[in-house]
Amino acid sequence: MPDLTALETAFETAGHRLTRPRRALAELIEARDGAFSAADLVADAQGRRLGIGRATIFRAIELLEEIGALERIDLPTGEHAYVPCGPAHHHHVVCRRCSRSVEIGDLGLGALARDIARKTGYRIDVHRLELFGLCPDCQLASVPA
Amino acid sequence: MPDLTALETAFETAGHRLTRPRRALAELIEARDGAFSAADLVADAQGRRLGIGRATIFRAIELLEEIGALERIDLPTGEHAYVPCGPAHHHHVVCRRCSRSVEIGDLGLGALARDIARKTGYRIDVHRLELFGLCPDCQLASVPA
DNA sequence: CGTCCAATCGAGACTGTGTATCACTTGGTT
DNA sequence: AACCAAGTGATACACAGTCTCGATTGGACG
Ligand SMILES: [Zn+2]
Ligand SMILES: [Zn+2]
Ligand SMILES: [Zn+2]
Ligand SMILES: [Zn+2]
Repeated sequence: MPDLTALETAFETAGHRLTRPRRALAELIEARDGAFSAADLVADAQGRRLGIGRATIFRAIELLEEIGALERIDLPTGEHAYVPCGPAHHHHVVCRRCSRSVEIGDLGLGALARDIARKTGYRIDVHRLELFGLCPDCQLASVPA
Repeated sequence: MPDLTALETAFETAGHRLTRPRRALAELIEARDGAFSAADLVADAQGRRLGIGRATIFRAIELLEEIGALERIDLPTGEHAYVPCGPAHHHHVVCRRCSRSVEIGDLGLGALARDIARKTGYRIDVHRLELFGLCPDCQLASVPA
């Protein structure tokens, strides 16, 4: 099975079938190169007349999220978006204009979380850091002066 | 106008009318003492037969969020919750069992965001840190041994 | 290769969240 | 007390996401 993309491989190594709809969705996601919403994917699929059902798209997203190949981001608007990513703990910086995102490592956040746990008395299980702004390209595009 | 609660005062000082439904909702929110969903509030209001319309509840939440008296939290499940809070920049630690939340200050996050901006080249406008775990009370309740 | 069946799919109904509309009510000012 | 812009409630609507079920298929096995 040569030429498997990262997401296609993710399906396989997690023990799930590599079906035609999943392959197509993996391609669509990878072609996007950034954060996307479920609606984006549905539109992409319809646009290419791939005959993929809406439910299948939501199921694929859910599965990729469980596998750890996709992570949900909550945009400042309240909408949900998803971004492809590796399994290690990390966070994302997302461009609010083109949706391209960069992963960042822990950068001391683990220590910060422990500090917060100590100060508040809470036992902290999950933390989430999301950053939004303009990527280098979009900065140039929006400040042409 | 004596005995105004924090949220009631927030409506007034932001230049909005202090109506009967808003007063009632302010009370319901303050009685909850923690993060709550819109559905929670709707249920509370219906339970007390206050005759407050669903739309009014969503409008009040939206308004309080604009004012800065309420902040949206995105739970790990993907649901939206809201937590009462002051206007200064801060973040929240939310108990995943009882929903009580504690505000925490910047704690070096501003510096971390600047560091990330420098490393990634992104211009960062918004950052969001949310922490979830068990509050001291719920730790005791769940580890009785 | 052909068989087989659990995993998966597509269609469509359904639930839940949040918004828009619009005629009616009311807080707060004069 | 009178006024009216701000606010409200009922309802219709738009959209996200889930569930069900009969039909399809990946890939294991012989
Ligand atoms: Zn960009
Ligand atoms: Zn982290
Ligand atoms: Zn608790
Ligand atoms: Zn901060």
